[in-house]
This record gives sequence, C-alpha cells and structure tokens, in this order.
Amino acid sequence: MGRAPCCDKANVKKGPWSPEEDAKLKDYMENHGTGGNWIALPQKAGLKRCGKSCRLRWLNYLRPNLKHGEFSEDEDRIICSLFTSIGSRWSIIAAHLPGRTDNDIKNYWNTKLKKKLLELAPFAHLKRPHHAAIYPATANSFLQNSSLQRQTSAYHSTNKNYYTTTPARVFTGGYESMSNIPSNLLEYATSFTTCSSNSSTPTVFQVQEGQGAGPAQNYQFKENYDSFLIFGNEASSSSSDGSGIDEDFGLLSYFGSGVNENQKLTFPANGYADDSKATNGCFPENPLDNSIEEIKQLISANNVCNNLNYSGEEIKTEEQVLYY
DNA sequence: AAAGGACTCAACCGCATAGGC
DNA sequence: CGCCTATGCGGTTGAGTCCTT
Repeated sequence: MGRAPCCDKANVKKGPWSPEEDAKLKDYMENHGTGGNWIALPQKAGLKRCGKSCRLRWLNYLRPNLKHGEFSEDEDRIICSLFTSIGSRWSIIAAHLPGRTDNDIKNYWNTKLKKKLLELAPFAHLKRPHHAAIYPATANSFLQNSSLQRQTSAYHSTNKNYYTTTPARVFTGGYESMSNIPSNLLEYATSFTTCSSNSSTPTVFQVQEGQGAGPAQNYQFKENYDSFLIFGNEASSSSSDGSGIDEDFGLLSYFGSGVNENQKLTFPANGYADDSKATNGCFPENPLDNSIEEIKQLISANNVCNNLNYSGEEIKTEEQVLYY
C-alpha cells in the first residue's frame, strides 16, 4: 500500500496560480498567517488548492521581501562557494542570500550558473553543457584517505594531444571516499593521476579506465555525461618527503571525451584557452573561487547544518554512503 | 514566416524528518 | 518508544517562451 495522499487530489486545482488565487492567499496570510497548519489553510482561505501548493506559492512567490531578477556577482560567488562546501543544499544556500528562495537558486544554478562555470573550465570549446555535470567538494573525499601523491604528468611521447601517464598511486577508495559523486554517475572506483606539483595552481586529475592490476581500477561514466567538473578548496596535507596533497584546490576539473580504443579516458593537453598560463598542464585559478574557509566557518559557527564536518561535507554512515 | 529545438522557471512529486500524541 | 501526520526539501517535470534554422 502506498503513502496516503496529502490532500484530496480530485478536488484540488493544479497548475499555475491565477491572480485571484494569489490575492486570496496573500490576503489570508497577511491577516491570519498559516495558523500553524498549511493543510487546513486552503479551505479556510477559500482556495481549491493543496496545502503544499499554497505553502510553495507563498514561500517562492508571494511572501514579502522576495528578490526577483538577475543574480549579482556577489550572489554568484556565495552560491559557488556554498555549493563547493555543502553541495545542493539549496535551502541552506538560500539562507545566506536574503530574498532568494531555494527554488530560485536551484533553477539559477541548473540553468545558468553551472553553464557559466563550465565555460570557465578548460576545454570549454569541447564541452556540451547538457552533457556535463558539476559536483562539489570532492577533493576531501577523494584525497583525505588516499595515498595519492603529487606527480607531474608528461605529454605522451608519440601523441602530444594526450596525457597518458600512469597513476602515481592507485586510488582505491571506492564509493565510501567518493560519496559526493552520485553513484549513478560512477560505476566503479577509480584510478587517478595528478598533473600538478604547484600549490598555487589547481590540480587536474586524469582518470584512466582499466589500467593496471587490481579490482578497483575500473572506471566508467554512466548516463550521458561527457565530462564533469569538480571544484572545491582543500586543506593541505603534506609530509617531509614532499609527498602529499596540494593546497589550494581552486578548481578541480576533469574532462573525459569518452573511452578511446585503449579504454582510456583522456583529455587533450592543448585545450587551454591560453597555453602560456598552464603549468604542467594545469590551468589558472577559478576566478569565482574565494573565501570558502570563511563561509565554512560561518556555517559551522551558526550550526546551520550540524551533520556536516569541518569542511562542510556531510557525515554519512556507511549505509548512507553506499546508497547516496 | 514557420517549425522545431533549447531554455526557463513555476509547480509538482515523493521521500525524509520533526514533533505531537 | 512507536506511530502518525504535517512540513521541508531536493529532484524532476512540463508549459510557455525564446532562439535558431
């Protein structure tokens, strides 16, 4: 048996709200408020609507002090920074943008901001926005528990268009360490190679499929993504021998052009808008990335989301991770 | 000018959670 | 403590609009 419906669907109007309905709801809300019960509100207000629909209409459209129209550069930065830290927690992000609703921000991100970021990414000329995905703050989850070391990758000796160096370390974290990448995107654990050895530049990961030995090295994109872009800041991790994780992951990015005849996911090395700015194949910092630490602190100080760890990542149980 | 594809965004849906009993 | 219901949330849908050919 399924869940009981929240209202009598047969006697409830759906679809766009008319100005008359808006006026009724607004009038009722201004005079009575919700009365602590959205379900009973439509009847009291003389509306043939579901309580949930009334709530949504009020919160997203009718309530006072809502901001409509273009998002500012500052708002863009805040959204990017928070998305970096906490992912698609739209309601939390909305709490940092007075006058904006979670729905607004979600739509803005999905239709405009994500595209904007992808255009800033390297190889933008190769990207097809609708076949790309952006995921947040995976630096920690990828690297915190791995033994990945710095490695400067080299151009392939015969084909200068591709990096084909083998991974310095095989990353075998599996889903548990990649919890921010939905399992519908990834099929197996991955192997990585980094091409950055410079803490002032972001790091590019090359992902290879089916290389080397070991059961956890197979990697596949699922669904129709040609690429994904990961961005986030990363606390440093280093040791005396110079190994460790670069500081300042302004932007982590990966571009996969598909599986070639060697079953490798590769990316062109000459795809930078301005090659002179690339160091060892790494591209300039993401201009939208800023003050993430401050925002993390703010979140932590305000206890906005108390199931996030110090870096804004959700603390999940093993079960949650496996099915996330 | 028309047709079809792409994009936008308001609204819906179903699940998770909180809180009352 | 367990059940039940209202609320909140994020993902998804689809009608309307805009853009391209």
